[in-house]
Amino acid sequence: MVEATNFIEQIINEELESGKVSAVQTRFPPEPNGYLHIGHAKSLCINFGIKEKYNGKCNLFFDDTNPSKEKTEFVDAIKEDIKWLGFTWDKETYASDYFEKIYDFAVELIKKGKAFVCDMTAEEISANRGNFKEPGKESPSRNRSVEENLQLFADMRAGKFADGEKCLRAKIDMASPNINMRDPVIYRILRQTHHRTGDKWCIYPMYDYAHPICDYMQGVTHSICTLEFEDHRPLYDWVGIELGFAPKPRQIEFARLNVTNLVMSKRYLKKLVEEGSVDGWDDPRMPTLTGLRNRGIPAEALKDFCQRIGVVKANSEVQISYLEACVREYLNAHAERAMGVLKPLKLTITNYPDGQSEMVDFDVNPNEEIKRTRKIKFSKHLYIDSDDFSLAPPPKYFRLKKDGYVRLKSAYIIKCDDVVFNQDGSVKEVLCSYVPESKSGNDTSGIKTKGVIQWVEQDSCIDAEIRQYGYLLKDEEYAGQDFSERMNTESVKIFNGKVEPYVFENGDISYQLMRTGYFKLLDVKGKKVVSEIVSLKDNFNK
RNA sequence: AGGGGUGUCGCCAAGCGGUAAGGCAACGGAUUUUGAUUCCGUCAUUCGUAGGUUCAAAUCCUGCCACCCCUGCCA
Repeated sequence: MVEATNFIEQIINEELESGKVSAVQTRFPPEPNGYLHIGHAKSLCINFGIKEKYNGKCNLFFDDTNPSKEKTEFVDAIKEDIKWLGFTWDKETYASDYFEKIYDFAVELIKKGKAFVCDMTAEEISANRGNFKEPGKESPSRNRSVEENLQLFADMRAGKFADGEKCLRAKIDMASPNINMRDPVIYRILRQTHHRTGDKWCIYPMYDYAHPICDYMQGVTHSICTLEFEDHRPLYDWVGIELGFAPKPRQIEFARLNVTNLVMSKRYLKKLVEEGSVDGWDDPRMPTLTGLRNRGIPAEALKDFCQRIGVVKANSEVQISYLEACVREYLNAHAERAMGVLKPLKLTITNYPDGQSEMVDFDVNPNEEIKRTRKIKFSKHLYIDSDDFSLAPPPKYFRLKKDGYVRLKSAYIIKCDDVVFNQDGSVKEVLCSYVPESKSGNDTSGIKTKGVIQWVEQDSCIDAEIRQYGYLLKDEEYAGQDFSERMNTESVKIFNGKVEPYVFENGDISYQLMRTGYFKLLDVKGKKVVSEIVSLKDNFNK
């Protein structure tokens, strides 16, 4: 018996103990009508987490019962995202695999007198459903004979009726306080080409009816979904009971993930993509899995985050800083380090010989157990970041200032002797002298510096376009119309920086630009384009 | 208004009748060739609220309050 870490596992443990279930099976059930986002990551972790923990199974189940919204493009993207997260599903299944079976079960319900073909229009059904206060009215079609229902349902399938002209309804209870039980529609007529079954069908089952059947057919023991389906559970159970499912899958609901600052609504994300406010579903500003991946967030960090936030039924909103902390923690341990400057400032070491250069040792990642170092070129002509030099240093400024000493990371200690100005009075270049006996790892100078700054060598460094991506901000403007405009203008800052010519092992691996933040290499085409993912803790601006 | 849920530190979240875990954030302090990391310390006499049961309640009972979800031929 494994130890439960959340209430779902607790339920599973109890059922295992009582012998109610012997093997555990879950499923991840996206509708292929968009890309997966960080909220799905939570569901993925829960469902696949249970599979792994209980040595069970977890299918990837595409809930494709509404062909008007679904596309193959989305099923492919969804599969890619799940693979990226590192989960492997047992079977790839589709609701559409079971359309024939689902139809047969509907016939069975009709024969049991538990379903009927209704003549009312969608508007009429809605008008007769009643409301929270009043019960609904029964459809005039409700007491049709089994034979007539059977014939009519067959006619529906045969395409003898127009879209919406008839539908199949479960015969439950129009007076139920649970509106989902007021004779819900379980089949509608819809002439839409389905991404998998084409035009084979002109009737499609509704989610509430199809889902319990698909779960059962696949051998799912625990059907995990979000809180808004709690009210649907009686219907889920009704289908299982009327159809005699044994063992009947159990639906368990949990609270969906909310993250401060992240817009999670699928329809809104879709709108942003369609109107071109972002570059696509994989734009780094998007909270989609592919967007987060492009931002540079490692799959492992995302899974760690989902693990750490827990699984409960209470609605909550997790601060984005929690996600960032998980990312920082992972990257601090795994990311390769590189130096780079956002706003390059020329630095010349006046007492270093012209035309000479040397290689200095640089830690790939100071935190790894088996330390790797690499060589970095050092010469008379360098760039540092403008922010690492100050003409009017505030108190406790540790970095470079006139007549001050500072260490160039992994190289020498330097002293600023002079400053060259532009016409407009801005700093053009700083002139320094280095302390030859202060070489990193072999320092006999006896000079202690509080500040250590990064640098790049002028000849070898390459131009890098560095983009700092913001998040899709969720605030009062979220619902407004100015949103897309702001997306384009304020949510990404571009720096024409310079980075050392280090080629990372894998473009998918995020790395850290010293002090500036954790970045991900996006592209190498003469220029390195890196995107910011999370900034480093930055205490020196306080 | 009827039904279904949920309320434990700024944010997540353990706890399941025996006297409030942990993480994030924050704040001190030490180390540091990334002002990062690491380290060490501080951070709920109180569990939405009011009563009740009990030797003992965040945990059981009752009332109240707050928030979320439900009136698609969407999922």
